[in-house]
Amino acid sequence: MPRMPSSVEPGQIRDNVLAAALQLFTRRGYFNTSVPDLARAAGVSVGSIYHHFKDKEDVARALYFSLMESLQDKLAEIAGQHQSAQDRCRAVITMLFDLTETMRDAMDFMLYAKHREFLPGEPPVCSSKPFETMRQFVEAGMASGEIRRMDVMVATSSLFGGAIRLITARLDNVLAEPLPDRLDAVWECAWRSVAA
Amino acid sequence: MPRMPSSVEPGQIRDNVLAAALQLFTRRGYFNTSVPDLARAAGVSVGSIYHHFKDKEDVARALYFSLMESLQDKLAEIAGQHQSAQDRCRAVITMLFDLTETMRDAMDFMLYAKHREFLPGEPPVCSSKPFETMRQFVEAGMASGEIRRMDVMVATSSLFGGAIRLITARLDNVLAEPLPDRLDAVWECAWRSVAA
DNA sequence: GTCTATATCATGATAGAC
DNA sequence: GTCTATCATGATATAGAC
Repeated sequence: MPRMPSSVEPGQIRDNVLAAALQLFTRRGYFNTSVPDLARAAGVSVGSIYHHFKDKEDVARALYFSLMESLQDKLAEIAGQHQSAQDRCRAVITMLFDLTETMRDAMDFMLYAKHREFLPGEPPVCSSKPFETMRQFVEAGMASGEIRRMDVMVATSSLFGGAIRLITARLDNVLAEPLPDRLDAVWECAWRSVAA
Repeated sequence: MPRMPSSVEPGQIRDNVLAAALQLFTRRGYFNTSVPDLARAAGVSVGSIYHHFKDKEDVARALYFSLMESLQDKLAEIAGQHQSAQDRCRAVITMLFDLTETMRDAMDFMLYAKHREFLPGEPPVCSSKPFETMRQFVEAGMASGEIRRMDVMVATSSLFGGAIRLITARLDNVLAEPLPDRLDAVWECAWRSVAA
């Protein structure tokens, strides 16, 4: 049989597979995506995928870590640019809203996928590094007196829960308008809920 | 081969299968649960399941509708017992918290499952009847002046988003204490976020 | 209506040529 | 390192006895 050489640059294969996985896993779901599906979408062969990744689960894990890391980078940047809890938390919601519009699949995979079902052993999203950082923003705000004293989980859930709910509504196409259009209204609610 | 008669009452089979599905779908996930798994857990045969349900997806759909209906009943009861938006919405959160503690699997399946992946064609949870009712509570509160005027989706997300976030944290075992212990704190945040 | 046994099919993963 | 071809497994769904 004639060999069908890949049109993909060698070093790019990993990234191509991850990009294809992001699309397919979010649109069809992890279990509705086969490895041949992945190979076709990435423009590479099945064998190549298994050369670069241990198995299908390993693709999902690499994707998960990659996205979480880039989210964590954005949060670190916010921590550097803003000092008050109020400014930091508003920047977080702004960033999440923008990210949802510009990288919808990434947001879907991070916030909305049931990782427990295909990444057993991974800690749940809400105990991941980014969520931990968001909690720290809130804790700092309590220490400085900006935020009322209360259980940290309650405060963090209240401050970001509304925005996250709206993001999932947007991902489900229930909300027609871009999220940034709702930023001011959402932020006013969010901050009122915990402000000192 | 000797026949292994079921120890299950004939009329009970449907309910047993649904109960088994609720457990297995939430604990292992829909795609990690096979029909033989379901049969074993329900104490019936594979053939019986296919006699009562069209296919595995049909089991999930029946379960989904059954749970949504019972949730909707509880919301209707709340609507009858309380008049003000404030009382109604607080009762909703109280009910959701109690339900999470007493029927953890049901809550997990309703709020946390990715139905789109195994029930294609079903509208997303946030456009289901119960969520619609919650939005109506909020709209009524705006009409009566209890809740500030704003986009209804924003208000509903803000009012219930914190509680829902905390529920998912609890379902992920990230929150150790029972949710009702946090009810007062959560409600204060929730109501402040939208109160007129 | 309920069961057991089985056909059919798709998937994850591997072998081995190049 | 990348490919094609194939294996082995396990799932869904059905057939047919009782």
